[in-house]
Amino acid sequence: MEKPKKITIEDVAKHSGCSKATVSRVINHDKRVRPETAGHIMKSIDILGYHPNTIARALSGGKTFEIAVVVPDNWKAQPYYIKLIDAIEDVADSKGYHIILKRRKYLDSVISLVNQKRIDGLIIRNMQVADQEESLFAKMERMGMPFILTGQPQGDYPFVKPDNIGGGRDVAFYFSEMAYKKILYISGPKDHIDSNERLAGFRVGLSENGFDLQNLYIASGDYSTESGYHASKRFFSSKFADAVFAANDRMALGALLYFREKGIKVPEEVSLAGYDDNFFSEFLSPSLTTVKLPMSEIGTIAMESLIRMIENKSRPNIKMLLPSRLVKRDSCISRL
Amino acid sequence: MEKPKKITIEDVAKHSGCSKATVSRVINHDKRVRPETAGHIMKSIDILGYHPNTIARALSGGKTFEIAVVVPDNWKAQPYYIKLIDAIEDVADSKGYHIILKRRKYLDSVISLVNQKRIDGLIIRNMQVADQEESLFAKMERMGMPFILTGQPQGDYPFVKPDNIGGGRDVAFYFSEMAYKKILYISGPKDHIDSNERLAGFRVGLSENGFDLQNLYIASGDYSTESGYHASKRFFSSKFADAVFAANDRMALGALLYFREKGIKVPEEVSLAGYDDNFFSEFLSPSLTTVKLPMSEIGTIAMESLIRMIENKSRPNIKMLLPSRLVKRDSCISRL
DNA sequence: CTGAAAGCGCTTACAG
DNA sequence: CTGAAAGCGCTTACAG
Repeated sequence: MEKPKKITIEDVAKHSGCSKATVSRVINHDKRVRPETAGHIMKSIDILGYHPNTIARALSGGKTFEIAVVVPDNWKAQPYYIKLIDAIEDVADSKGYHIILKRRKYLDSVISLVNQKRIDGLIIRNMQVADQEESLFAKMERMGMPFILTGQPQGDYPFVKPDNIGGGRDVAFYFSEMAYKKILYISGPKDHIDSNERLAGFRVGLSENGFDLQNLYIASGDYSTESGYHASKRFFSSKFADAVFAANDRMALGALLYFREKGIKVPEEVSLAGYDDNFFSEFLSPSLTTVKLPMSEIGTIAMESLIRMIENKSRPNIKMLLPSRLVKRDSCISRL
Repeated sequence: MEKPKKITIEDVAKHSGCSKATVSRVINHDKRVRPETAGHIMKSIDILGYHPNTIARALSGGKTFEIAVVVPDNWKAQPYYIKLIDAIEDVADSKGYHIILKRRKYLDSVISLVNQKRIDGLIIRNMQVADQEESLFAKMERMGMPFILTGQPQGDYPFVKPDNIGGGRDVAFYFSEMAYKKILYISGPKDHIDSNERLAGFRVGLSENGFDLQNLYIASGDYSTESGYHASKRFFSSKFADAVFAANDRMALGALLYFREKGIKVPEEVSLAGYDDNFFSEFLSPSLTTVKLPMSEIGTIAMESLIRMIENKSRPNIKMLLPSRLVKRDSCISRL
């Protein structure tokens, strides 16, 4: 039932009466092979059921058809990375690529993959600028090995990421429609670009709708559930707002827990929105209005672009912001 | 800053005054090298900063240091697979292995990895016996390529999986303690071994506690949330139970939605438990009592065993059931 | 457009 | 215990 012997390029060469070199060219779609010859060889390949040995290919300087995907260490807390990976894999498989998965903490291992040219490219969720990453990117650039960031823009490297400004603006339009009068924004860590962009877009959107920004308050958190709880507590113990927008769903959950504890009714007294459409958000009571990140789209586009860079050896240097989508659930109610 | 030139086994051979063969033996911990020679070569390796090229190694018949991990197509619905993968990666990295991630739907691609000996081994969440998998396993067996199942036992192949019987039994003990009088079990698909094992363990545990099995009712579902909803509806429209145990959390959620709709109070009137400790379970209201699967432990043990099989070329043929853990939350209350 | 030959960096019988 | 040499299955200048 098994092929008794592994069939190699040598076999194809013999069968077709050509040289290994020509067979190799056909496999690699080299233009300078006479179409007839190519067709002939194709036939032999078909008949023999030949599949190029990718390891040999890699050793002699070719491609490995493997790419590495680096996710955050705590991706467990954001299972939407699964969507990213699934999308990447869908594209990868259709083009014959395989995915090596790595958490950020194993970046050393990624670096050794790069050094050994064990991968053809890399998709990485980069974080706040880190030296180790910067030097990796610089090295890859020098080696001509393509990579794409899905986290923050960094240097002049290509990236594909969610449009946080647009997402914040969408929430602002929705909040305006709901006619909220006083709004609290719970931010992420001070220097975190995602949170800042969301707020910037939110401000713009509110202004566009004639909202007086005097009535927008800011409380700072650090993305954790606890920080959302405490930010709410700090604010609501002295002031009031009829709507809260948290920079992520975990902090929104923290706020919700605070409101529950205090007997403040959501959404009747305070409406609440988060960001990320985290896994638990639709299961909360009330279910949480939030903004869904375009993870699948990011995965698809990142992988398609990466393959293009690998195969064309071109450097399109794409920089893309992909639109997020407002998901309206029960935690927001109109004040009209 | 970069090494100007890639340093190879040749360089080490020259530097140490030995042959490439001997260097190779040292790298591979071959016993028949004089310790002094080995030490000497080690030093050269250190000085030169030599790292064996794993691609060359693989081509000449050695190992690739890559293993494939196959997860279900819909692993997005069960993010605890992330824990499995993280655990596998932790072990893998410590031993210098890399993980190629694949969903079940791309099994063809896995097969080609096997055919090309692009991987040293495989960890797969196998499903109900499928022909394609069976033939893959048989082939790997013939090739002497190790693999470990984390789904169902199959043939005589090694596996590591959760102890569903023990988990079901734990729930029975807990339910007995809570003094429930009439219990509904919502099962998974008829032929699904996990659900059947959980029920078997549940029955045993109830009996051990003197519970009259006449008061245990069974409604069948198919693991989906909807089926949990409908199973509950069918049962409760004519009968009553003061506790429900669903074969997974998604069906428990379905039951909860039904109770909410009907105004039946959980846990006051009906207590509820699920299985899996799915991602949403702690966020439900009330939070769901359930059984947590030992995914990290499975990942760790599976990977450690796999590496042992790869490196010792031994076939320990491990078959392990790992204990699950009852997670008590708010959806169950004592009737005493 | 096509081929002969060298080379990618290892491992592994085969001798000794 | 150690080395010379062949070989793993490709790719890629170099010629023609």
